Formats: sequence, C-alpha cells, structure tokens
Amino acid sequence: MKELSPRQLEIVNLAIELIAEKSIQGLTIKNLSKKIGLSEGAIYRHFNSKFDILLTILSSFLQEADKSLQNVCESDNSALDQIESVFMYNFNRFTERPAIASVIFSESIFQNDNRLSVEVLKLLDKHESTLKCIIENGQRNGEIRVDIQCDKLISMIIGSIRYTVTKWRLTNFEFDLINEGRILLESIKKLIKK
Amino acid sequence: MKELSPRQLEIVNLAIELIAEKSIQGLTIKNLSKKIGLSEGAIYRHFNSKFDILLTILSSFLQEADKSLQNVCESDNSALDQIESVFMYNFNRFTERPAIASVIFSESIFQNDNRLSVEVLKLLDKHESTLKCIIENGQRNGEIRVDIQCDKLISMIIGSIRYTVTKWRLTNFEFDLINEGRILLESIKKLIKK
DNA sequence: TATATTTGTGAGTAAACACTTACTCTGGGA
DNA sequence: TCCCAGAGTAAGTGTTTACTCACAAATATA
Repeated sequence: MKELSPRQLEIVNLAIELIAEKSIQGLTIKNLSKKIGLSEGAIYRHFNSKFDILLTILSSFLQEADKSLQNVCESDNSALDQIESVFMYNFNRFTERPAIASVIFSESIFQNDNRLSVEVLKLLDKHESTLKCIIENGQRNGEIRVDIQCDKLISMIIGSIRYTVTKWRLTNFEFDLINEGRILLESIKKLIKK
Repeated sequence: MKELSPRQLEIVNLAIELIAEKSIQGLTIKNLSKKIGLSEGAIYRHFNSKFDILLTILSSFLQEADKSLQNVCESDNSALDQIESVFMYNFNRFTERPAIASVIFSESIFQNDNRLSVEVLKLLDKHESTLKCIIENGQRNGEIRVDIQCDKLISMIIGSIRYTVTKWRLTNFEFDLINEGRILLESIKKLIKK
C-alpha cells in the first residue's frame, strides 16, 4: 500500500468517522466535503474516486488486523489465552472505533462490488486462519477438546463475536461491549477446553 | 397486519425475488416495475411508498417465524431436539428462499430507518426468546449444562448460524447449507449438553 | 346502458449522487 | 521576478432515485 499524504489521511479518518456516525450510506462525497470543510472537488484532488477511499479504508483495517494477529499463534501463551487475545483485540477495536464494525459488517453492501467484498473476505480469512492455527495447536497439546471439528469451533467463536457486535450496533451501543465480550469469552473457554 | 390484495402479494413476492437476485440495493421501483411488467406509477396504486413494501416484506417474515417457532418450546421433545427444530427451520428456509437471508442480513442498511431496524430486531428477538425458553427448560431438567449463562449459549447458537449463512452467501451459495448446518448442529449439541 | 370506482399509463418532478470542468490562488525554485 | 505545480473553488454534468399527476382504460355497480 502506498504512503498516504497528510490530506489523504485526514480524508480517510473523517470518512471513517462519518461511517461511524451515519453508517456506510452516510458516506457521500458531499457529507465528507462538509466535514472536511473543503469543496467536493478538493476531495478528487486526493482520491480518484469514492471507491478508492473505501478501498483505502478496508486495506488499512486489514493491515492493522494483520499486524495485530500475526504473532498471536506463535506466542508461548496457552491456546485459551491466545483466543482471549483475538477476542480482546476485536472488542477493543470495535469499542474504540465503531466505524470498523460498520464497515466490516457491510459486506452485503459490498457484495455488488467484487473488489470490495474480496477485502472483507480477506479480513474474515485472517481471523479464521489465526483461530485455526490456535485451535489446532490447542487440540494437539490437549488443551482443547478434539471431539468437535476445528472449523465448527471457529464458526461458533467468530459467529458469536459478530452476533454480539451486531446487537450492540442495532441497540445503538447501549451495553458495554467489552464487558459482554469478556463474559462471552469465559463461556467459550469453558465450552471448548478439554 | 392488513390482508394483502392479489396484486400487492405479487409485488411483494417479486420484490423478494429481486432482492435475492441483486441484493437489497437491486430493489428499486424501476427494477420492480420492469419485473412486474407494469409502469412505476402502477406500483404506487398498491403501496404508498417503497418503505411500505419493505415493511410488508419484513412483517411477513416475522409472521412466518412466529408461526413456525411458536410451538417448538411447548412440544414434548427434548431440549436438544427442539434446538434441532430451530436449526432446521432456519437452514431450510434460507435454502428455499435465499432472499430471506438477504433481507434479514441487511440490518446495516435498515439501521438508518428505525421503523425497519425495529422489525429486524423483532425477528432476532423471536429467535432469542424461543431459544431462551428451550434452554432454560433444558437446564432445569438436566439436559443442558448450567455452568454457562443462557444468553451466552443463545449468542453462540444464533451467531454460528448467522455466520454460516453469511459465508454461504459470500461464497455464492457454493456449499450445501443444510449439510453444513447439520454438522454445526451436532457440534452445538455436543457442546451444550450436560 | 349509464355511472362510478379501480387500476394502469407516460411523462413528468425534485433531490441525491459521483464526478468534471474551467478557473483561481499560493508558495517555492529557476 | 517569473513560472508553474499543487491545492483549492463554484458551478456545473449526467444519471439514478423515489415519487406524482393528468388522463385513459377496464371493471364493477346502479
């Protein structure tokens, strides 16, 4: 990914804010230009298209996830602790920047545009492969039960995280996501350990 | 809910088809009128707004879910069998009518409009309350483990169903949803039984 | 048959949208 | 001092959107 100029970074960050405030449909060039305090045309001095802005946002999320999840599975922690890392990474990120959830959970919108939905799928894949590595290690060393297929455990873990976040969003962020996440995590730990 | 006239029913059904084909953004009055073979104006003889069409669709889904899930918890079956009913109800329905998934999973789009997101939340609530009834009974009679909060079990069950369906959609319905659903169900059963 | 109601049409409308164009201003290097 | 590239603006473009309206045909009712 190319380096972003200060102005590009400003545009991307305000776009993310805008999505957090008004959801993905609130991200229009008009709204964005209002937020920046520049004309609409000015935005096109820094990005060729709205599509490019979205792609930049998705790429930055992916890059960030890559960085944060890269070493989780290689660490010396127990499998359950590694899963805790994945959980807390997600719930912390979503709490800090609700826009991330807005963007990632808009795959139905991106479905029309392959280049965007591919980026969302990459993010899901990153999480799946991280969990796969963790769980397979855990099953090998006797930490995690082996009577259930690894990919079904993954579906349950990611699914429950996503569902919790979805409800958090649909209820206008009413409850404390990190708190709920922690209880969910403890439940999952109990369920999957040997 | 008011009775729908034959023409209204036709419009609603074609709208659902349209959503299945082109996702929720493909549902425009123009596309819809083309599909029906009438003018755009004709649609407004039968519905006051596009919003009303969407609301009718969501209400019909909700009504259907109400009917199908109403008696599950009251049956004489075991808790695990009742959960199987909920699973199979969903996977069968999604396989038969992928549009249902398209609509229900578009809550990010409805988030802008409270009256629509409320309907989606009602659908989620219906599933949650059904599962809550089943699981609490199962915990009382010793079928289901009690060391995990009921609502966390629910999050895991609904979450894993939704995630499986989401991947099914993102991969263009490549795998057999009912098959995958059955394996997932068996995994869940193993995890939650005492 | 005459009349009223329902249903449909075709040509609109205004607003929203992403994006473009012609032009201006500004600050730094030749 | 001159020039010019980068960054800005105002006012567009063309398209799509949901929705409207005057009118006509079809159907029901008297």
